[in-house]
Amino acid sequence: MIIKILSWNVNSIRTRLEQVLNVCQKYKPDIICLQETKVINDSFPQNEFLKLGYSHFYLHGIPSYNGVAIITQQEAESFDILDLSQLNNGRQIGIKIFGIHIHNFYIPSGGDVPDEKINLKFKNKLDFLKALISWSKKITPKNFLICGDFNIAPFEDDVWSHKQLKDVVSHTDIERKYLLKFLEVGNWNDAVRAQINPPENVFTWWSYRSKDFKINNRGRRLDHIWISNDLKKKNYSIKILDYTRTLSRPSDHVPIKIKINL
DNA sequence: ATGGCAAATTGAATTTGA
Repeated sequence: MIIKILSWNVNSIRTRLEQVLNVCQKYKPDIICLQETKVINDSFPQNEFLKLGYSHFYLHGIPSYNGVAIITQQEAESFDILDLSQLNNGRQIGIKIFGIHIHNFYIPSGGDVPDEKINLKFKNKLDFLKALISWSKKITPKNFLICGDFNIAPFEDDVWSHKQLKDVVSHTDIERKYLLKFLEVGNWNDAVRAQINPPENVFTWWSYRSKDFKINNRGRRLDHIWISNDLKKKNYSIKILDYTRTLSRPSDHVPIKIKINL
C-alpha cells in the first residue's frame, strides 16, 4: 500500500485555505500535517476539506498563533497530544494510522537573541528540544514518522550562508547540536536530505522581508520529515513543493511531501 | 539586534514569527 503524507506550515489555515485545498487536489495526500493554523478547533474550516474527501480532523489549536492539525481521509486508530512539557501549546498532535505512528510538531521559533539567559523564547525552544530528546528515548521508533516545522536548519548547506547565519536563531551551534542529538537518540532518518541535496533546492522557508525571494534565494531548510529505520528500508520518494512560494499571498514556508510504499 | 513583511487581535497599534 502506498501512502502520501504532506507537511506544511501554512501561517494561518484560514488565510491559506484555497492554496491548501489546491495542493490537496493536485497531490492527493492521504494525510495532511499543518502547522501554524492560527485557529481554535471550533473555527477550523472543516467543511471545505470534507468536500475533498478529508473527513477526519485531529486538531490542537489555540487562539491567534501556533496550532497544529492532522487531516485524513481514513479514520485514525488513535490520536494523542503528548505531555512534552507545559510548552506543548498548540505545537504537537500525533496519530496512529495504517499501523504507522505520525507526529506533527511545531517547534518554537526561539525569538531574536540566541541566549537562553536573556531570552525566554530561546530557552523555551531548547527546553522543547530537550523534551523531544527524552521522548525519543522512551518510544520504540518502529513504524514511526515525525514531521513539521522544526525551526532549525541543521546542516551548513541548509541555509543560504552558513557564515552569515551561524549566530542567527534557527542555525546557531547549540540549536543544531540539540536537533542532531534528537535525530541521533531516536535513530531517526532525515528523509528529505537523504534524497534531496544541493545544488537542488533544499530550502523550505524564505523570509517575507525579501521583495523577491528568488533573486538572491536566501532560504533555509526549517521543515523536516524524519522516519524510523524500518520505514527507511521501504521505497519512498520526497518532494519539496517550492512552487507555492511563488503564489500570491503565500506562506513563508512551502510543503514537503513523502510517498512511501509500506 | 535590526530589517525589506505578514497575520491575528483589537479597533491604529501591538504581538508573533525566524
